[in-house]
Amino acid sequence: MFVLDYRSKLPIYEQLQTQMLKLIVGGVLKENDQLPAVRTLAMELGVNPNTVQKAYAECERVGMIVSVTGKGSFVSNPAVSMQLYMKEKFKELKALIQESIEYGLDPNIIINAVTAWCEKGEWDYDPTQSSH
Amino acid sequence: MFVLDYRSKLPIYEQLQTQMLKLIVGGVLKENDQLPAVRTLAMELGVNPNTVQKAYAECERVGMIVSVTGKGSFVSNPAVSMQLYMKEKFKELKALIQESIEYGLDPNIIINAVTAWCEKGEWDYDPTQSSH
DNA sequence: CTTAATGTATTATTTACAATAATACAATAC
DNA sequence: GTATTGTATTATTGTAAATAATACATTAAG
Repeated sequence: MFVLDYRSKLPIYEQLQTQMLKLIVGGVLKENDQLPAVRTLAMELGVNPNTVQKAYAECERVGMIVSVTGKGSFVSNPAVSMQLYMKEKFKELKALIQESIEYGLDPNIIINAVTAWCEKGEWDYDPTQSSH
Repeated sequence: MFVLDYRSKLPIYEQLQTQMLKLIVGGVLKENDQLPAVRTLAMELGVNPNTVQKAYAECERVGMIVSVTGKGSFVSNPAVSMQLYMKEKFKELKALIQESIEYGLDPNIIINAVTAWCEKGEWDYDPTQSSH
């Protein structure tokens, strides 16, 4: 369910948190689904239980899951995660676009590219190629 | 000219490289402008010369600057940096949007947001607020 | 030619932090 | 009461960035 990239600069616990968010937002993990026990997941992934614990703790802190000693960890309302995800993505998107324009990218070219990608599904569209 | 964030996860040499790119693309640094000497900049920033050297070396590798032993380091053709910058930003933009859609964000909401931001300059526009 | 300033290279050390290891404690289910 | 679960603590290890200290190479200036 979780896949790690050991070459990544991102710490394992952050990778787990990010994947948890995507699993919930993507509907793979549904409300009240029980997550693997800390020790179990650590064993499966071949990492230390403390690393999984850190990921779970952070997921709980932001409201993605709920952990109860003796019972286990469970997915909380996916709407919370979806809201987190949207906020995060739109924040990234806005920052990226704002900076790009600040440094000289043409706003119209950006709109054209985003439209081609989003509306027409033309993922091959490359605004850096003059032919467009 | 360069400002460091020691709390950042990004290594100092990467911060320097990113800022160099923006300074060139933003026109602050023009073609053939001489950059501060490795030792000078290191002194100014309070970091080790090796760290600055690493940043300069990477900037030269991608064609942003040219370094000559005994003479110094100089800004090369800004068009090269602009191309690098555009490629990089559009790559980030596409990846971000692709993932967002994959995890359920409405393409139309994305287009609306980008249009509001880019075309109308409505940087207050927040697609996560229902009123829009 | 000598000197100073520049970029470049090398080796070792330090530092920061993620990750591991080994336990212990706490709450719940059976 | 035992097992399973989450949580907490302390110490250790591993890794990569950053530092430290030099040395070398090229260029400009005199």
